[in-house]
Amino acid sequence: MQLTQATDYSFRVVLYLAALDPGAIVSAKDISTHENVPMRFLLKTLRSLVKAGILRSYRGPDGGYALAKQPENITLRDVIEAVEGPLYINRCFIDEDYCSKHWTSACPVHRALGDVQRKLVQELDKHNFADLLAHNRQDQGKNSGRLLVSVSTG
Amino acid sequence: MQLTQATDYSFRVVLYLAALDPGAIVSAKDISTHENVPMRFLLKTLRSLVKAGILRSYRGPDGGYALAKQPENITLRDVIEAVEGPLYINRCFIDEDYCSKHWTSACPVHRALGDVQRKLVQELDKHNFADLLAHNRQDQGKNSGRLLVSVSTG
DNA sequence: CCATTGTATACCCGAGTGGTATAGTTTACT
DNA sequence: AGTAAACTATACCACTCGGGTATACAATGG
Repeated sequence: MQLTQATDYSFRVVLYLAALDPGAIVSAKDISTHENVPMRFLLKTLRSLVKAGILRSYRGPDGGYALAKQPENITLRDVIEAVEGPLYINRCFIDEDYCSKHWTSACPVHRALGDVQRKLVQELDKHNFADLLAHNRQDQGKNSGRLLVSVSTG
Repeated sequence: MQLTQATDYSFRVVLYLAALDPGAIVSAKDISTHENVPMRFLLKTLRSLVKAGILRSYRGPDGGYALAKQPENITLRDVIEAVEGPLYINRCFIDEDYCSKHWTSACPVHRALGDVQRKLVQELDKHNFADLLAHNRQDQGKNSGRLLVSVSTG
């Protein structure tokens, strides 16, 4: 019941890109040093984000990555599902055959968990990266005014 | 971001016990065959539930397990945390040092995830096993009247 | 004292997470 | 064209953890 490290990295990466000028292209190396993510691992993770349509990649010299959407159109859920696949809190939602009894519809636990999952997804959908940035900027004003472009999730 | 199989088993076990007469003692073997859970694995899992105060165990002949609380005082969250430990959707909630940047409080992702987690826990707390049983009984009335004591989560 | 239960500890296997290596392919620039 | 700077694809490795098993032990009732 925990997000993977790759997902956590991805949050940082998207937030980092969202804080830059719209459409800005940044190399993987740049992101790696800036966000403290191992280069090779980052590359692998970035591909998931590209495949999911969250980032665009540009090859060749001066290539790199940029957001493929507006920050307000990228939610926490989008990033999670891009990296980890569709969100299911219990196996019986993925594979009906998983349960040895096959009483999916009649099972009260299944129903309750479905309820919980729906709420969870709703909640994750509420948070987009424009909002996250806005919160960040608020803090800067309140605290120091120092540029907190490089943001961690910890 | 998924519950373990042990947790899923535990849901079934608690629901099974909750459906019996209050205080009824059932042997692990009985539970194992009834709920289709490998004996040895079940025993290990049951210990977690005992340690968490959800079940009581009785040794010796005619020993076994019984609920240690009323079903309405056992929630989905209780069972999850009994088996998997405290519920944290991201590592930075467990270990502040996990994040390479140590900006926990200033991090907007951390804040947003904290928000989500709070809602998730709230939601899990809403579902107790008395309610789950009630739903189950409703279905029986509607469908067949057949006794659905042995319930799966799938 | 013995059979029937649960308890404790330790081990095993496979899958998945986290990370690395290597050999490409695309593109801009000269 | 050629070359260097980027991303891409594939495969590999170490380690952890989930799922499950084995063995020896402790408590309890008859």
